[in-house]
Amino acid sequence: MAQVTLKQIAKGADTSIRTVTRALKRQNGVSKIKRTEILRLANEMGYVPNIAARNLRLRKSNFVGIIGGDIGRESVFLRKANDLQQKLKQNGYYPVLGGLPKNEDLLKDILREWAGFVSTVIFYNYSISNSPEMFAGLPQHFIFVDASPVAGCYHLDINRASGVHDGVLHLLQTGRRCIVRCGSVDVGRKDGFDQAFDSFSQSEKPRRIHLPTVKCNFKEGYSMAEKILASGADAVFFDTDRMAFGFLKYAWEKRIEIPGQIAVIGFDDDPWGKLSCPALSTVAHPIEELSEAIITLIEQLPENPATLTFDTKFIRRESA
Amino acid sequence: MAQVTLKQIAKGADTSIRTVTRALKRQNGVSKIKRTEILRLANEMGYVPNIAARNLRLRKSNFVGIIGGDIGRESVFLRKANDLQQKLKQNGYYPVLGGLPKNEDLLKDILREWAGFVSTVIFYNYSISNSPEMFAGLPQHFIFVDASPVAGCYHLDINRASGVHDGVLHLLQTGRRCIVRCGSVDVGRKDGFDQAFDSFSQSEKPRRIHLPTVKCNFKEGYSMAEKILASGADAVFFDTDRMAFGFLKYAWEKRIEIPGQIAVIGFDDDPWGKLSCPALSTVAHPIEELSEAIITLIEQLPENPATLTFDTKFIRRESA
DNA sequence: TTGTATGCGTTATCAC
DNA sequence: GTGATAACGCATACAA
Repeated sequence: MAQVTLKQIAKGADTSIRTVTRALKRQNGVSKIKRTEILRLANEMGYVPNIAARNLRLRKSNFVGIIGGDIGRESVFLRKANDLQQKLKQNGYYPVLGGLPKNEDLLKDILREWAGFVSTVIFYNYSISNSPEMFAGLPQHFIFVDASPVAGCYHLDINRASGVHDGVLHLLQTGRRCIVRCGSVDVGRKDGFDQAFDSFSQSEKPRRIHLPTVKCNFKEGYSMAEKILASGADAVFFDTDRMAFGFLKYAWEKRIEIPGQIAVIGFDDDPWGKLSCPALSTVAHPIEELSEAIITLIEQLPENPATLTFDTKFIRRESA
Repeated sequence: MAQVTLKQIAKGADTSIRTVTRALKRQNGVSKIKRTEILRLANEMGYVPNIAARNLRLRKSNFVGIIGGDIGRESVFLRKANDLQQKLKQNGYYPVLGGLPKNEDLLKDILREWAGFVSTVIFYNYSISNSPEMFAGLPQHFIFVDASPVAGCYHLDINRASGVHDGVLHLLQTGRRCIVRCGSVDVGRKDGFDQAFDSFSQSEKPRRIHLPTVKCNFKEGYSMAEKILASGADAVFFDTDRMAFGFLKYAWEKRIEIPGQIAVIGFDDDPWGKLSCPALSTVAHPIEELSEAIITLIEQLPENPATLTFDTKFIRRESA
């Protein structure tokens, strides 16, 4: 990290640091001769400002920390992080990745190691287990996205109910009369599911069945398929796309027609949903809206931390 | 970014900065009384060292820059970046993301903005168009992964031929006699393909057909399907998994048996390949080996920049 | 138009 | 055991 410094340029141009900065920043108050000479020299020597020194002096930084699930594993987080990265870049910020620390001591270590570099930290899907007060002592600002509430911090919440409501209502309106919900006991999705039945007023009451699962992954979707089909359902909503993919695999093997015999809707808008056979109807996270809100917060944090909520959206494809 | 400083602690403990650092770093030469008092105070005031100042002083940093395809879009880059992130973290480094700049001026801007923060920059899949000499003037070290050669820099190359060779040889050894390669004119993959035919010695010469494509994406795989099947091939190798998925979609729609009627092998080891119907045989990048090599390089850069090469590997699943 | 001097927060040398 | 003090590279108030 050996760099050319202002001092060296000043020495080379036989002038002072002050004049060099003036010339480089194109401020006025420098004679034409000195200016051109300094600019030439700076270019020749390959001067690059040391941002660490600048930030130390200015007490600010354009690096933003991200704490969240491992990119690659969890593709929802990944897409959020990716979208945020794009928008950060457009605004002159750069993301620093911290992964998902195993415990809060490790988290604190990371935040300490970021002090002075990173002024704002974004938390994705982070559930604080025991000590939310730990954030009070740290020098950074914190923005929590889809995470458990921490007093005095900024929050961006995701309304899972809205998209599920629209998806399930779609199932009802297209004549499905026995709908399974397959997943864990997530309040948001459950609410959306139930609300759809409420807003669908019909003389004949459609049936709803809840089949609880634990991991909500591909394997579980596959293994639940038999039970789902045995229930006589003509539609199924999965809490995750991955689970839905497992069901699709089973249906493919047993040559079960989708959506003919049974309609399928997932949740997360996993990019593979466009590629699957059939293409998977799903519920999408408000990814872009979240990133935009984060940028706004970074640019200017409001006085009083508040919670903003963003709706999920139903996306219809072939499977429903 | 207002932080508690050593000065403040020193003032509070009625001592000097030097003694405070000694106590905090658990160096000897501090009386028990002062030490406990300082430690207590530092904890109470919530002292966190300013890493910008430390790095400025020490002229080093534990932030590593990553330049490469947008995470999320390109899942191969994504998985490489993810794996690298894990290993960086284990070694006390943090990745800073720069995305893929549209042109070299933007790239230079990014590298300038990182000066003093980021001492090593990893380039993934970066093709330098015109001015490789630009890297000479920058203060960082550069490691190029699967990228076009830049003089005086460290390179990690990917041998695409090895995995393709093994996959195609597998096709030949399992009795396939007419194999299509579908993709762009990539030298590595082509070599592997041809080498497999060379190393397969049989009296009856198997046929090989090359169908060129441009984008190598899902859509193209789908649209090429008809031509591939019309060629009478009993196996097909796609330059990318995404293209293979397009073919799988077509086959699913037309109820073509895979691998019964035609075997399919892709390239990239896209995670979706484990979930697809049928699960896709593919060629995997040497992701972990690359990350490990990068860590080694970061920890200690050798005197003379050299190029290391890593082999791709065939992964057999249901489709072949 | 130009230069001097100070401080950002840390580390580390050197003297007491 | 302790404490001045000088860097690291940059920005800027304040002379000259």
